[in-house]
Parts: sequence; C-alpha cells; structure tokens
Amino acid sequence: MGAIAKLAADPAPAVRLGALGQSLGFLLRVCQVRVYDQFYDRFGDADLRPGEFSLLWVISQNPGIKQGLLAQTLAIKPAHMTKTVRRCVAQGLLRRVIPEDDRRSVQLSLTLLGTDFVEANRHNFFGADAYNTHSLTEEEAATLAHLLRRFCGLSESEPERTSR
Amino acid sequence: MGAIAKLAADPAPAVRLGALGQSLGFLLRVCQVRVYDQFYDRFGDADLRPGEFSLLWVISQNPGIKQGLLAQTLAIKPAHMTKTVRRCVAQGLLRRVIPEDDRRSVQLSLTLLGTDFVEANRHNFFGADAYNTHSLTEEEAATLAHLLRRFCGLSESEPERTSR
DNA sequence: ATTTTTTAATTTCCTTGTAAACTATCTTCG
DNA sequence: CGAAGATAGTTTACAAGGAAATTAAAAAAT
Repeated sequence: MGAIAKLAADPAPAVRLGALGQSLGFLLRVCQVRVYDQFYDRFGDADLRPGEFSLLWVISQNPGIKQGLLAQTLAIKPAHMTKTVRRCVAQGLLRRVIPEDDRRSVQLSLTLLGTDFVEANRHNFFGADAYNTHSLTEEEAATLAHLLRRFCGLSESEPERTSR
Repeated sequence: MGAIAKLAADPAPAVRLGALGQSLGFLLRVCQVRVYDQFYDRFGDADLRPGEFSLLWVISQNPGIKQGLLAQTLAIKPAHMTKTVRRCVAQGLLRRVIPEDDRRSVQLSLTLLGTDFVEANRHNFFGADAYNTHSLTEEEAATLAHLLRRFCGLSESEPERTSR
C-alpha cells in the first residue's frame, strides 16, 4: 500500500549499499517504486492506474494515434496495451476506430467523458501540486528530467504541432 | 524480451508527449523499463532476475542482515522477499539463520557458492562494461545518480566500515 | 492472381509482485 | 505471571505485466 511507512520510531540501522548506491539501475528502480507509491496515495481512490492517465493524455495530444505506436511510446507491451485500452473503453473514456485504409490497426481517441477526465486530473498529474513530490529544487528537477530523457533516448524537443 | 526492437526501418511518426515529456514519474518509468531490458539482454540466460543480484550483493555487504531490513532497503515487499529468498536458498546461494535472541526474524548470509556468484557477476553489474549502457558521459551519469539518490531520499554517504 | 511474408492486434498462459489474513514470537503492562 | 498488543515473516489469493502462439489483414514475391 502507498506510503513508505516510516514512523520515525527506531533508528533503522544503516545498511551498506556499496557500489549499488551508484548503480543507475538500482536507483531508478527505487525511485520508480517511490513514484508509484505517491501515485496511489493521490489517485488510488479514483481507481486510476499509473499507466492509464498517461495513456489518455497522449491520446488527447495525438487524437487517432494507432495503438501500436502508443504502446511503443509509453513502453507498454502490446499485449498489455490491449487490456488497458479495453478497460478505458469499458469506462467510456476511450473510442476505438478501425480505419478503412488499414483494417488491422486501431485508432484511438478520447470520448467527451475522456476529455473531461483528462482535463479534471491534469493538474493533479502535472501542475505545481502534482502527485509527485520530492525534495529537489525546480532546477534540479529540470536537470533530472533532462538527464532521464537523454538516458532513455527521448529527444529533448517535442515535434511541433503546426509544422512538420 | 530484451532490446528495444527499433530496426531503423520506417520513420516512426513523432508523437506529441506534451507535459508528459517533463514528468519525472513518466520518465523514470521509461528509463526503468529500458534498464530491465538491458539487464535481461545481459543476464537473462543466466536465469538471474534484476532484484536477485542486488539482494545477494547487499547481503554480501551486510552479512547477517535481517530479512525485513533488507526488504525495506531494496524497496521489495516482505511477501515478495520471502519468495526471492526461498529461491536463492534453493539455488544454494543463501543461508537463512533464525537468531536465538529473536526467533521471529531471519538473518541472511551468503553461502560459499553465493560469495563466488557475487564475485563472478560483480563486473557485469557494476564495472565499466556493466549491463547498463547509456549515452551519458561519466559526469552526467554521476549527476544523475546524485539526483536520483536525493529524489528517493537516499543519503549520499555510505555508513563507513573501515576505510574502503 | 495466388502464394508467401510481414504487420497489428489479440488471446492464452505464465511470471512477477502485492494486499490481506494468518502464525509465531516478543513486549508491555495490568 | 498472563492477557493485550506489537512485530517478523509466511501463506493465500489475486492483479499487473509479458512471451509466445494465433488471427486477420496488408504488402511483396512469384
């Protein structure tokens, strides 16, 4: 369950991590667990999963995006994507359209309800009072984001809407 | 299945991430998926799981550590810790000792085989040729590690043993 | 034009990880 | 002491996520 459950009780003996404390893999995992905890603290009641908001968000930014491309973008496996999409459709947030020019694929777009949902949760997710709190300064957080983007090979700049 | 499967084939249409591209939660998750992929590329054949080496490593650095403290340190849930420990014991890498002064708890230490195992895999895990490759410079990687430690509330300095 | 190959998504089955309930032991306090 | 509560770990029962095989449709080859 959320929260790190650390009741400042006993001293919690120090543990030597050795080189592990420098391991990006280890640190990334620990940070990610922390983020999920925070996410559930904030959204758990709303029956929302971490991946779900991201999914809806990206669709809102790219209406009609194909399911496979979305999976690739969010690093979600296709098999899992199918389930998540079904779930959102069942909740009335998402619409699946099979395009005539390629009937194997699925194009996704938000329903009106979905649009409202994204709008309603947007500030809890991004925004100053986002679920994801930490003790970094604004600048540090920006540096961290920058390094993470480079680490996983995400280009810094967004594709522009109008041009391209 | 490791590898990002990106065969430089078609242009892979750009996707607008909007604010998500700045979200630490999202970026952390994507990076973590990437790290796991790399881990399985390197260790998958050896029937080793990501958490397993870390577990053995920390025990090697803290012989006799109690299972609960280890779980807390590695951000692994107790229920899962039980399974992982059992698995390592079954593989002959780990020894469980019930201490006389508190018979509820379990103290963990490596077997000789476990010690060898850690020694053998140490360089694949840490080291210059570690599984975890990326395009960051040494300095950037260090900064990233530093920020991640701060993000998840890990103190920068290790408890000193002797000198190291 | 028909077969072959590739591609997009889905289904089935399995692994990993977790919550909640449970057991055993230790601690506290009447 | 002995009941009440706390703590450490385990069990069970389930959810999340993924690999491999499967289906359907499009593209390429013959």
